[in-house]
Amino acid sequence: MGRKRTKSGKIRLAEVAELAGVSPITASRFFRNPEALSVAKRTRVESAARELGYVPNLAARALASQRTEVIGVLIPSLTNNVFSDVLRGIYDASENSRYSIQLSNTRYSILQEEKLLRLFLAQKPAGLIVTGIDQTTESRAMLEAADCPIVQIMEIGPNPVDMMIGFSHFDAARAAIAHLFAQGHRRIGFIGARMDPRVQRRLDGYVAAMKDAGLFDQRLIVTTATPTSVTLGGALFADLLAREPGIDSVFCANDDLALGVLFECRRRDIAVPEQIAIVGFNDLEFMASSVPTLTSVRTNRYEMGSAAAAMLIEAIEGKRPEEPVLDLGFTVIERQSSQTQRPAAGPRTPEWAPAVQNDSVTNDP
Amino acid sequence: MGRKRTKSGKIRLAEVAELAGVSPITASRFFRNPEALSVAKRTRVESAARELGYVPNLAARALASQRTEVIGVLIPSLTNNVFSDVLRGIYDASENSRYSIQLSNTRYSILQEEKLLRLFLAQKPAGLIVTGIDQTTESRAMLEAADCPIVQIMEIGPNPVDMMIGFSHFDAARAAIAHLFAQGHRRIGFIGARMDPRVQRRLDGYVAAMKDAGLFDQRLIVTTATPTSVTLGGALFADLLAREPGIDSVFCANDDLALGVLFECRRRDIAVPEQIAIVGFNDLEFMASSVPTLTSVRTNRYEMGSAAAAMLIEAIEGKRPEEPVLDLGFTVIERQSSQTQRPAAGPRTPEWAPAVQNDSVTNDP
DNA sequence: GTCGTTGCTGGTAGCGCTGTCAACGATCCT
DNA sequence: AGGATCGTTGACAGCGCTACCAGCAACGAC
Repeated sequence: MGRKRTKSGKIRLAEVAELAGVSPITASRFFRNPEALSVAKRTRVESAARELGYVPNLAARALASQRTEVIGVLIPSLTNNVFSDVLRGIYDASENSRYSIQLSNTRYSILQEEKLLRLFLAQKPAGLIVTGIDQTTESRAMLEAADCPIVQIMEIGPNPVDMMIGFSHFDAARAAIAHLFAQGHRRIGFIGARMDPRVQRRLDGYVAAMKDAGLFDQRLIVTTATPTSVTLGGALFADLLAREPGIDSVFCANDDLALGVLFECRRRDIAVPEQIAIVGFNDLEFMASSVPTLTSVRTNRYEMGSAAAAMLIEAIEGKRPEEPVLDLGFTVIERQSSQTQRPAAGPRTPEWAPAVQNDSVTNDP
Repeated sequence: MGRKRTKSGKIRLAEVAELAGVSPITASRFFRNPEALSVAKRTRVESAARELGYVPNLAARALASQRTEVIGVLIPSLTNNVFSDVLRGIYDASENSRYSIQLSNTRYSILQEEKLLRLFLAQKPAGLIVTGIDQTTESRAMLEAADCPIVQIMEIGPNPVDMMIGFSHFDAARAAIAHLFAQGHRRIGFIGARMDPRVQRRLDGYVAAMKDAGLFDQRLIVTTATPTSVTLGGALFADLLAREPGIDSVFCANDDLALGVLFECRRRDIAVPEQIAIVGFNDLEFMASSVPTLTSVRTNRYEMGSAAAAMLIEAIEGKRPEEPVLDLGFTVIERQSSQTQRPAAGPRTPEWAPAVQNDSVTNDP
């Protein structure tokens, strides 16, 4: 065919328009807003585009329209299983849209986040997904000034920049502790790693629950800034045990730590749950098949990602959600690692007096 | 200041050039190839850019230069831990370059891969990272016709499209089996999930090793197309055991399966390694802290990603590597789950006759 | 019959940057 | 001294697309 082309052999919009017998601008409209065309031209352009194998040039589109079709995503870690689930949700939900995902890793640094945010915003993204609610003042200002929709994910809190999807880590931790209370546990240890804001809020939830029960003891808490791992779980548990041999259970800020604790118990011949109960957080897949199976707090990570992307895309296209804050909740999945032998039969007094060494203000139940 | 700007208030290259007292093209060169400028102009442009807070418009650059600074990455899964490590390597290595990563998930479908490849190539990426060596004929043709560097990752094989970084899954599996042989095991089961090409080649390695030893038996192999999980490991092992109660060890095509097998052994009170030895694949973090610790084949996933990105960027910038194929190797990490009590003391005959039911050609050791 | 109004279409004029090529002076070599 | 070479700089002309606005026909209201 004698149709003229760029030297690179690429098919341009002009070629499609020519073949369809319309003006380039009409062809352009076909790709952006087909409803605006008459049915006749629509089908003509469509078949011309298919025949030529036309693929729009996104750079030209971005330049001419002064906006991109890129959704920026800022997450703190690529290693953490939690974020791979979230990411999968984001990618799945954006897959059949016109938007592409631009991912960046803040490595749990809010300064790095600020830097990346500046970079992203300069390219005028169509939308932004950021992790958490703890941005720097500067970041916060940039986000508020941004002229694109923004979703904060992973947790919910007051004053959303725009939209927000997550759950309360505080409440989730509290619920986990309530479950341990219900199972008769009193001397509950806490182990946490990395101590990013969300882990910190889980700790806060634990502290609140323990204080409410008059069982708070600072010495039950072992944390580190080190990134989490199964091995670390074992090590932290060893530390906790060395300091407080009298604990009857451990709440782990995530499942890797919980698995590490389970292995450490096995190593020391500590019976789970008879001597020590274990509760994790996130409910990763392996929690259901370990021996004993491990209790955990299920979080809706995939949904968090997919809902965030879906909501963002809707907002980009002008259909803002009724309610900008979406609480995806959590569920305490009770498994063997925290089930005492005695069947739960309503509230009852523990069979042994908790060895409370509590020097803080509490409201006894 | 009375400097003219776009309505959006954005600073353009022209403004920077004006302030620096040079032509726009000189300013442009400053950002792409500073060495080409005289020191005087270089510093003038630099300070002008800083003063105005200039950020280049990538869309305009892409349109004018007919190429992008995007590295396309095609991976088969976002869930698999293996790929999150590879991805981390890729992102880390590209972080301080001018290139940005565009990620897409093929979901282990080579047809989906082909579709995505077409999409990517249409945008003229600066480079491409694709997973594996099993592309469709069409994909292969597109890759070969692409005018950008390409790295195939995760495994090595004959006929690289361009560059290649990985290791031999076949050899790695073979080495794992050799280790089990050395520990006195003979009746070695294989369990595998998903059965993507790389898992298939691990199976091939297992088969070759078993045949070489005259120990091959089809009934020792249990596989499924289902995606891998810890739970699945337990289930597959249960199947294997039901069919072949006489096995003395299991080689798992990945670590999740191995962990599942370990838990299933615990559930059934099977002593590991005394009754059943377990070997996994990839050496994920938890393998070193389970009880017993789990033997695995360590693969250099992070390095695979970072080396691929680094090599690709070098190639984009014209510095092609001497050797286009890089074998990152593997290491069998011998841990408790496969160590027999008797210390390894050179080659020795097994203490019991292997129940070989072998109908294939073999070369006995 | 005139004047909107609506629905569709096209022309013009860039978006901000870089490829290409030419020009220039300075330096080097024969 | 003349020419060649190098390093540095700038003018010009788009890259492929879309915003903006104008035009046109068809229709209905008054």
